[in-house]
Amino acid sequence: MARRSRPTAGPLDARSQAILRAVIEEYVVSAVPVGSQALVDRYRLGVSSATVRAILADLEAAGLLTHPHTSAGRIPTDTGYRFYVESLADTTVLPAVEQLMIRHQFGQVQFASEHWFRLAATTLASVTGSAGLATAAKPTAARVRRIDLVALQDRVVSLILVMREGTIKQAMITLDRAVDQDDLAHGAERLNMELTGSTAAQIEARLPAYAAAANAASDGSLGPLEAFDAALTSRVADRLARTMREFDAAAVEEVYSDGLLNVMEAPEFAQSEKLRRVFSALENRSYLGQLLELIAGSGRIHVFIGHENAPADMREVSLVLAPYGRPGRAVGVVGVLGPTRMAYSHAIGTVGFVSGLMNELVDHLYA
Amino acid sequence: MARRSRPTAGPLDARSQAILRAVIEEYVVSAVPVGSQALVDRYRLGVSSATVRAILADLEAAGLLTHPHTSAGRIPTDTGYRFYVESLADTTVLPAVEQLMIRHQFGQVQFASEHWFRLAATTLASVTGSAGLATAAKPTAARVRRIDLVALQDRVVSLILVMREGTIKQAMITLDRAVDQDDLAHGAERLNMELTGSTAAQIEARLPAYAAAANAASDGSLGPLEAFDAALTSRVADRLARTMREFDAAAVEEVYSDGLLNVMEAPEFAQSEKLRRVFSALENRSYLGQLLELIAGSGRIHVFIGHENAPADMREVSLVLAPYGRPGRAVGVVGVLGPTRMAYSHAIGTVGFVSGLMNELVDHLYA
DNA sequence: GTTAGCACTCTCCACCATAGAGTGCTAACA
DNA sequence: TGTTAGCACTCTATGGTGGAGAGTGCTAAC
Repeated sequence: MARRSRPTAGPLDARSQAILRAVIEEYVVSAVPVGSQALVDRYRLGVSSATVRAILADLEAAGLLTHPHTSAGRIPTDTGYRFYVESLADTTVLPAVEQLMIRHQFGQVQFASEHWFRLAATTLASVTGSAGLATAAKPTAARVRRIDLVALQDRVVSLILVMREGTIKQAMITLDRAVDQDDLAHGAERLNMELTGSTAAQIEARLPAYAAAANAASDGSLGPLEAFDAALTSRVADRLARTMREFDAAAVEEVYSDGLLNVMEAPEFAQSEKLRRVFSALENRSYLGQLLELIAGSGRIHVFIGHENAPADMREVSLVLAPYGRPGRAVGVVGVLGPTRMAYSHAIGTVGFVSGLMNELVDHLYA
Repeated sequence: MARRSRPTAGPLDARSQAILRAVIEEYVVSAVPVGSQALVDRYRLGVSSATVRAILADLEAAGLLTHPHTSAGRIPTDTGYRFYVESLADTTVLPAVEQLMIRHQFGQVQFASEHWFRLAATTLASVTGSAGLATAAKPTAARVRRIDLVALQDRVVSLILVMREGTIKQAMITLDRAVDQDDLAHGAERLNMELTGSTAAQIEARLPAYAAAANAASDGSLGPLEAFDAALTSRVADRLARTMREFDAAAVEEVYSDGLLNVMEAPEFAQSEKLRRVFSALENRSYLGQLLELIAGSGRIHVFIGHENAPADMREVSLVLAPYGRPGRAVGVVGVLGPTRMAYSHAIGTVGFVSGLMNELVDHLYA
């Protein structure tokens, strides 16, 4: 067997690559193990099925393909997909028709709502036929733009924090004493003057001063009104620092997803046990969060194929993820999740295009 | 057959009820059709399996039980469950131990965050072993508490609307001209003076006046600064009215859920086709929204069993839902979703208890 | 190096037989 | 008149068998 004697670790010759590619592309659409005869029938390979069989055996020896059982055709391994993504996948530019379609969908809501990321997830799901994922653009180190205090009840106050990038956070504060809205407005105004533009660290640096003022005031050296004002300010500043610190620490606020049913309908998940695993994978927000954090600053598209994912639930799915936004300012992530038998080329093209669109939106909005 | 001769439409005698109840409670825990022998073995019925068989046949004739096939035991029909819920279910008060457990969970986050409804969904899921559902308390007719305008970019403004009940909404406004934060603060202050406490309808009533002022100003009778201010005010008021109108119109802002995997693990959904249907049922937020709106004002617990649900996807699941909050002020809904083979008595008790807790929280916060 | 031919392996499906569960009916009983 | 033991019957679930079909790997010829 001459073919067998070729060093399996060596680079693949063009014909082997063509056949690997054919197997993958055939399997991606058919979801059925592909045999040598099917390949010669459907692709212009110029060789007989026997030759193809020999090459398939080599590709299997190289770990790029595998066999469900002796008398079945070949299916790609995760390594095979990886090789395909690295070396064989077609141009990753999305066809103009699809670009137009996506742009059209985005045009509908442009500036009408703050929910582009949801739209991005929906669009990715419908265009790729997998599950679409997206996170909101999250500031790297949030800065205060504006603080509001609203009395919900005598002693319960809602702190509303608008960050420079437009994100809003709300927190509850319970006080020792009743306050009215005027007191709150006054306190908020003072804090706005002093803290606008500050980061969590900068606010934290000022906390001791606020606390000291509150203590001094409570000594009775000031009137009761001033004392209460100082105490309120200290209390709010404290909560504010904590809220911003928490916000900064959270890698990803929330992962929006759409089209999970697309993935669940894939034939590889016909058995309910696998289906359940996929579902819990889709719900595995903490792992997704980790990945998103990992790639957020990278500026390029990342592909995670099957067992390349650490959690067991994720071993049968692949992820194509791309960051968007302005590194150092605000970044988010968009992507798709599907079976390892995924149309990688198209998915990469789509994710790339959508992340580009999201870049435009972020630039336009937070210029 | 003496038993056969009893009018099937008549009220059930005590023994028949006891047996129906035994069948349901047995089936709920075993998920396996229950036969006459199993009943006499496990319940003190004081009669032989032959007698039980005769009664089971009657209950089947009455439409309360059914048969998967000739040689299988009985399973309850949706009608049977309905009868059980109406007449047979045990006291719907939750055991003190479970009450304590739930209170403990709620104690952890009290007032620490605005996310009780998520906690409610999680708690319901873990206590009942079904999927937990919850919506945030939503004001019936929202009123403005405070308006803020924040410049995101030269001509893009973020409108932040805090409603009397603490809910926050954000909307984007694109202007014809650049504004700075001072202009915006000025405009916002004016609108706050005029519109605080207003409902959507009241703001809508004032829109023509704002528009007229803007038109008059653009005639040149005022300086360019005043003209721009009037135009800005009109524009913002318009957007404000629309945002509040949309908020009022939405029956339910969002349905939070947890523990979907609990439901998907139920043996009745072992076939992947059913599993997929259940999943899409869980995702069917529009139907859930409808139901929630339906029961929001009712003040009592509602149970929807299997085919009582209109959408086909929902025919194999049951819902136990309860409203919470203050009718006419702010209301939300909590509940569970599970297979029709659900421990109704326990589910009703749990949902009732959690809705009571949510009432306390709402009362305490929005007194 | 390529190919035709062929034996071989394994899945898939239909078919069958059997064991077991649970019913409905009948006849006897209190 | 209601209850019960006994029994025939039905249907499912399980496991084994056998053939059709798909696809491989190997061999020998080109």
